[in-house]
Amino acid sequence: MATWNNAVPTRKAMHQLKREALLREAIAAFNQKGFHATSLGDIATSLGVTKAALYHYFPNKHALLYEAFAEALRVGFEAIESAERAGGTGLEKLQMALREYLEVTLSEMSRCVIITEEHALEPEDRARIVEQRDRFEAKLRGFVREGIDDGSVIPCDPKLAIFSIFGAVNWVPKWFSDSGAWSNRQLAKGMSELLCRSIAKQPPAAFEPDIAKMRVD
Amino acid sequence: MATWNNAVPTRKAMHQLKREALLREAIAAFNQKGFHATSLGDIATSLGVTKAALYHYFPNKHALLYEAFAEALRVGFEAIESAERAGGTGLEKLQMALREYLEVTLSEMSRCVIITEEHALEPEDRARIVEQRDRFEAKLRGFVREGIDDGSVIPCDPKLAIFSIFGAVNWVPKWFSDSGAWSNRQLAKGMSELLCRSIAKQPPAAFEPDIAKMRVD
Amino acid sequence: MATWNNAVPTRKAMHQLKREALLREAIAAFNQKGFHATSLGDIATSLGVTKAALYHYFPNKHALLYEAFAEALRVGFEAIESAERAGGTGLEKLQMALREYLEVTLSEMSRCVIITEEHALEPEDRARIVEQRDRFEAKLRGFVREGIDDGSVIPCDPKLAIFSIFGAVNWVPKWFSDSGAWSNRQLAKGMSELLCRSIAKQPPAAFEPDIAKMRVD
Amino acid sequence: MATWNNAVPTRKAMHQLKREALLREAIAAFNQKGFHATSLGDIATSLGVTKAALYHYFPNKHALLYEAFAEALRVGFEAIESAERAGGTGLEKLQMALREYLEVTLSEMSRCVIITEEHALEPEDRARIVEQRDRFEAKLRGFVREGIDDGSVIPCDPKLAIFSIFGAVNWVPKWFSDSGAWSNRQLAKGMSELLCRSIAKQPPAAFEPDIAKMRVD
DNA sequence: AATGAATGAGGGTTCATTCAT
DNA sequence: TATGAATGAACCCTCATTCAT
Repeated sequence: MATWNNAVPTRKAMHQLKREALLREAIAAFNQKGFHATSLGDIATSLGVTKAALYHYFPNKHALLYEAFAEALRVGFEAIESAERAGGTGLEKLQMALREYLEVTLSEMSRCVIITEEHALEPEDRARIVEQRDRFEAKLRGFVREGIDDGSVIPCDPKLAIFSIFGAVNWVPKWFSDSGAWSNRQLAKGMSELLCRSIAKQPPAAFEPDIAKMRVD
Repeated sequence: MATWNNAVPTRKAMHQLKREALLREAIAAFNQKGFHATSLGDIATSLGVTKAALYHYFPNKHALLYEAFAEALRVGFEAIESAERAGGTGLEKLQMALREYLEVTLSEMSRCVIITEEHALEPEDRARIVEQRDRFEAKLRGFVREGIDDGSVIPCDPKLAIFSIFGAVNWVPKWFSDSGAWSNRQLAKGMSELLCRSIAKQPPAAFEPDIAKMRVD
Repeated sequence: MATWNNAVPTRKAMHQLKREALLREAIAAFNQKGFHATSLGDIATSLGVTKAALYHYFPNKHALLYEAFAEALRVGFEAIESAERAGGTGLEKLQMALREYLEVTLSEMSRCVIITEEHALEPEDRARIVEQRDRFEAKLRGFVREGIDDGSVIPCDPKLAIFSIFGAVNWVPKWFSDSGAWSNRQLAKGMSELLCRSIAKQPPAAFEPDIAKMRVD
Repeated sequence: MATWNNAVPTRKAMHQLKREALLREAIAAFNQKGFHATSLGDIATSLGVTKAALYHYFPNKHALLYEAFAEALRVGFEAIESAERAGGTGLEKLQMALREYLEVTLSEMSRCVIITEEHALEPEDRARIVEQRDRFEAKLRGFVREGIDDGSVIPCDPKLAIFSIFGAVNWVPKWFSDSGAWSNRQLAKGMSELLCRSIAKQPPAAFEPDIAKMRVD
């Protein structure tokens, strides 16, 4: 079954690689310019191919957006599971989930963030995504509520808290850059700490050295 | 010079009124769907006129976006001046500025938060807006720095703090609704408190009754 | 209400005129080359305007096809009513209906024939058209059945008879030309006679002078 | 030279078989949806192969259409020769030719009637096909003229007669189905009788039992 | 012989913008 | 002031065709 001693990637592998490169490129563009302002022509040119070539990997432009959302949510749910496995107070879980979500999301793969622009999805896709995203948000609100109960979080409206956090997180791709002063890991750590502090019952007296001295480009 | 006993608005006044209605409608649409996804036809239809009619009030679509940004920044600078006039610690100034910005910005007359989508601006407009926005952000970071110096804010990177806050603030129009459980005043108060708590040296032990009991629809 | 002494057509009238010209052009092209082989660009060029201009008169290409069908069927039903009003044997009614249908359909308005290519219709439009066309065919078969009963038509399968006639009729636009040797009236008369003769119990011993001497270009 | 005891078809034979299957599939699709509405992808999928595979058997899409026409005309000329060999009055020859043409053409092996859509042919192919088709029609008109002379056909314009008949014949694939109530033989017989009756000097007083009782699905 | 990849041309449609009325 | 008509550019998508494997 192995040809060329497996030195050459199979066609299937090639296909997968290209598909991923395309998706990354698309996500980056969507994040930067928005879905409607991004033309397939732009993406294709960036990849050095023709518009038509893209259709080998995705049935249409909306499918790219859908995959982007799906990917982000997949990461989100994994982050939540990690946090649940790790245990701790509600606040600790929340912080850990945020941290992992940000870290993966901003990793070199650049799988980015966008939970923005769901209005651009096709009705069916949208229904699926919204359903998942609602579940995702509900989980996070659950952590907040847990925290209120176990005393790690001050009384507040979980919805407001999560909306605020979501806004901050979704805003990251607008300013974060791989080449900036921070790595994705540093940012994920610092930011999750910062965000959680807003609702922590006993907020740390100071940030860890890392974040206290951080400088965004 | 006065005709009809001034019972009828002058042509100039009428023009101004329509212009404002148009701008509000545009801002609402941009906030909801984004600049590129909003067509002039959509806006015109909402206003009960024709696309062509809009050109009596704005030279082109980008001008609408420009005005929206300019308006938001105008409100922003006013909020900062208010805060400076009021005085207090760095943290107090920051909180007050955020509060006023949110309150005005979400008032029925001019729901406009968007500092998003600057990429959609024409190069010249963009330069002007970016310059202002940078000054705006710098002012806010200044408050943070002041706070660190006067002990009201814990040591942290002002850039990171302001980016987080900005994200949360810009996200508001995605979920805030006039008809929701909160008024714009309530939200402005609650959210500014919440956001500032993330960097406060001595965060309040509890939120004021208002926000502790708030429920977002 | 009348301006310029009604010497200039109103905008509405202009609109209607252009719309009709467009529809005629489209029908002609569809008849000649088929729906899919006809591009809106072709039609627009023929009319001396841009593709985009067409969208002032029809929402999309399929709408043109739909209108063409609808128009043809409208003519068909009118022809049937005429025939029913005129009365006579089943055969006479059939012949009269065919004659009128052909005559109007090939008139200078060139509203042509196409009952072909219904597969190109959008599902909804198609359902509506097929329903009507079925009723139309049923009416014609009804005439055949009447004829069999009243002795004007020899026993035969009405479906087969009508299918044959339909084929002959729908074929006409492929070869008929305004500039040919026959007028639309002559053709309508001759052809309806010829077609009905195939199922007439007592077919005329000879065609009227007209058709006996007809010469197609 | 014979391997496997000739139990396996030679490569050449395989090629030929596939080529024929492809042509049949193409003709069926063209008949159903028209040339332009049929994509090579459709055909390939029906055959369970890829678009690219088709190019092993035909140089391009137009060649498929050309072959379809050529095939139909070949059948047509054979039908005419049969009729001429059989002899009889002009009417009898015409009827026989039509009958054979329909019968072969609708047999399962090569359902192909299309003399429609010649506009879709490449200029050169078209010239060849049109030339042949004109000769074919001329032959049929010749039978009509013979019939007028020998008294089997009433005086009429042969062109009109043949056009009518052609239309009816070309329409058949739109409604005929293998699974319907009639076999291709029955239909060929019934329809040729029906069509010829329209110009017969002494039309049969009744159709043969077959056609009188025929019921199209 | 057959495939997947890629292309270039073209088609339908949208939209910001201009203009005569 | 407001409208309908018209345009040209851009965009998404399809498809016949070619090519390396």
